[in-house]
Amino acid sequence: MSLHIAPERTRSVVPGATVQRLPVYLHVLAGLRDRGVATVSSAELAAVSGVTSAKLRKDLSYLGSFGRRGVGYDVDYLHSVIAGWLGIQQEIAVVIVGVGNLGHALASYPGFAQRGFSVAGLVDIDPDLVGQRVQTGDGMVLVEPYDRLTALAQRCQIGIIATPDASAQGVCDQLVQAGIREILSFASRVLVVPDDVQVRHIDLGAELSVLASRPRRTTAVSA
Amino acid sequence: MSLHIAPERTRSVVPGATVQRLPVYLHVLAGLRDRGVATVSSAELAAVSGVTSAKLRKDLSYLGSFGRRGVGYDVDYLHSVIAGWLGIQQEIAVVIVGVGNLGHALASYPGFAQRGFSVAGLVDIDPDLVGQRVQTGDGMVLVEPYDRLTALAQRCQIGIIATPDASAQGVCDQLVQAGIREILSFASRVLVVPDDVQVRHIDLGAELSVLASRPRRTTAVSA
DNA sequence: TAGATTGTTAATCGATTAACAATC
DNA sequence: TAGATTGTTAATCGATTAACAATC
Repeated sequence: MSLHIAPERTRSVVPGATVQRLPVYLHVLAGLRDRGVATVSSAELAAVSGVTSAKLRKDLSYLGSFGRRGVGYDVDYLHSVIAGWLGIQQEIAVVIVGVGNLGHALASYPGFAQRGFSVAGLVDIDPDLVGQRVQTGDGMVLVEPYDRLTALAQRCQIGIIATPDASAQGVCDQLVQAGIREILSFASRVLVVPDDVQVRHIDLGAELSVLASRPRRTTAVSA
Repeated sequence: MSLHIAPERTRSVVPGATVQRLPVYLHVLAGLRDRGVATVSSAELAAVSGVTSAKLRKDLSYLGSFGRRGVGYDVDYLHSVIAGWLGIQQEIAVVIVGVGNLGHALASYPGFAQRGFSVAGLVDIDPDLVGQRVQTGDGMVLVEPYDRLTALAQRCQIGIIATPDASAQGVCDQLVQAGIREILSFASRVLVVPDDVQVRHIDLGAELSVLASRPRRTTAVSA
C-alpha cells in the first residue's frame, strides 16, 4: 500500500527553531564520538546541549526516527544523519565582503570549515588589503578588489557582509544581482532585498541590549 | 481612585522579541532625526525597520503610548524614550576576553559605543598581545593579562567571551565567580552557568547552517 | 467635520512542554 | 519479563497579525 502526499504541501517541514539547534547537537555528538562514546540517550544529549530532552526528541523527530527505545541513539549514526541533513556532505561556498577585523575573524572562524562551509572569496576596497593572503579554516585565500565581487559571488551560495554600515546596502544589492540568495549581515541597519532572498542579520549591539535590559523591571504606575 | 497592582506579578513585562527589535527602531530613528525628519508614522518607521506596522505599534505599546493619533510619532521624543528604556543613559561596562581577530572586531565595533556600552576591559593570555593598546568605540584600551580578569570583571556588568572553544567554559566560570551575570559568548559550545546568569550565544556556524538549509526540502517518503 | 493614525483587542500562528503509549 | 527510553500526542505558552474603536 502506498501513501499519496499532496506535492504542494511538501514544503520545508522542519521549523526554523529546530534547524538553528541542529548544529549544536552536531557539535556535541562530534565531541562524544571523539571521546569514544557509542550510545547516548536523549536526556544525556539534551543536558550537554543545554535543552530539555523533550525538545531534543521533538527536534530529531522532524528528520525521522533514529533512536532505539529503551537504548538511546547511536552517536556515530545520529551524527551522520544530522550532518547529512544540514548538507555538510556538499561544500557550501561563501564569499566575505569586508576584510577588516570582523571579516578576518569570520574568515578564520574554525566553525565554518567544521560545518562544511568554505571561504571561496574575500573582497575589500582597501588597496592595502587587496592582494594579501588570509588564513581561513581550509587554506589561505587571496583578498580581491571590489570589482571582482560579482565574479566571485557567482561561484558562491552565501554572501557575508562585514563592511561598515554605510556600504552594506550597496554590497547587498550587488550580491543579489550576482545571484546570491542567502546573506548573513553584520551591519546594524536593515537590508532591503527581494522576496526570494533570505537575510540573517546579526546585530551585536542588539544582543548586548537584550542582555542589559534583562534586570530592568517596569515600575508599576497608578492612575 | 488608585489602582492596586500585585507587586509579585510586576516582572519583566516587555517580551524578549520586542527588546531585540528596539535597537533597530532606535537606529532608524537616529537616522531620521539626523536627516531632519520631525514626525514619523508607524507605517513609515515599520517599513524602514523591516517589520509590519502592527508589530511596531505593539512593541512600542509595551513601553507606553507615545504617539498622536492621526499624526504619528515625534522622532526626537520617541528616540529618547527608547534610548532611555534601553538604559543608554547609564554607560554599561563590558569586558572582552580573547583579543584575537574576533575580540578586536568586537572592541572596535562602533555599535557598542553608539548604544552606551563601553569596553572597560580587554584580557588575553597571549604575552604578545598583553600591553598593547586597542582602539575601541570610545578610546584606546589596554590589553591586560589573564590574571587581571577577576579584577576587571568586578567593574563590569557584561562579559564577552571571544576565546577559542576550549577555553570558553573556564573563562565563563571565572566571570561568573567575579560576579558577572550577563554573558555574550561566541564559542560554539554550550556554557554551563548558574540559573541566575543569562548567557546569549552567537554561533556563527549555526547561522550559516540555517541559511544553507533553507532551500533544502524533505523528500516525501512512502510506506 | 473628514481623514489619518494610534493603541488595543481578539484570533491566529508557531514553538515548547508534559505526559505516555509503543517498544526495545 | 521488568526497566528504560523513544516517538508522538495534546496542552500550554508566547509572539504575530488583522482589525477596529478611540481620537487627533
